[in-house]
Amino acid sequence: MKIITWNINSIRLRSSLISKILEEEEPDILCLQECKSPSEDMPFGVFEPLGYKFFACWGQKSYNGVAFISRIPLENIEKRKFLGSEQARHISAITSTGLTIHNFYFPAGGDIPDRNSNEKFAFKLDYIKAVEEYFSVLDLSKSILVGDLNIAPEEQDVWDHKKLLKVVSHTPIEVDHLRSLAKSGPWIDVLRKKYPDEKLFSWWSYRAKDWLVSNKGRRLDHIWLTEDLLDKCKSCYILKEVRGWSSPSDHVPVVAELVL
DNA sequence: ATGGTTGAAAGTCAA
Repeated sequence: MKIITWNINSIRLRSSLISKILEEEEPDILCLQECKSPSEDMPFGVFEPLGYKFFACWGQKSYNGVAFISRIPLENIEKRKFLGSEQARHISAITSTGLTIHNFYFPAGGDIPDRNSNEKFAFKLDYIKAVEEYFSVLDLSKSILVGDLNIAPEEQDVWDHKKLLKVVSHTPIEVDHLRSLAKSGPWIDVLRKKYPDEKLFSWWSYRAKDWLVSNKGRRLDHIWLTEDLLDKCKSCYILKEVRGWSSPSDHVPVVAELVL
């Protein structure tokens, strides 16, 4: 079973890039974030001729938005509000192969890494704690957590660890919150487990002159597995070349293949 | 220290 997570940064603008990924990678399920569209305007019909007939989404006008595009049936769809927020940041499903997939778009947190002066940063930290509380009362097995978590936790997840210590996405307090959440599964960061020492990025800013040459990336997009799935994961990788496609998202897809 | 780009939307806000 192949799973892909991708912050698409507008599902409508990039539906042709989605089709290309479906054709080239043939995932069983594609998990999207930042769809930036109301649910009823998401162009799911485009993907049916490619063999993808199962969809679920929590859309929102202009902002946020998460979705599943799947060639296998999905059941028990849930869209969970955390902290009472109406922002569309979570959707989960149970696949016909018996896996529970949680698809998240965590808050970005604004520019200033201080919860007292920046309410977006406070919301980001509180959101992660609320997700942790939610998982603490669940019996987690055969579960996968994917998405744009908007945190690059390890030194090797950013282009310059020291330069980014005060930059939102890599501050110690955010990393602490994410590590605490990981313990709640416990969840295993499978890509980092497979490649413990190398620089790994899934996002490159639009603002760089040449993203490939400057390579000032961060690993914001994650695939976490519960321990019972760890030995079933045969590969996990980042599709870096997608950042070089025409009119790309600033994030690239992350892939995991499981043998169930 | 600053500004750089993109998307949704129709002025800015968010990333």
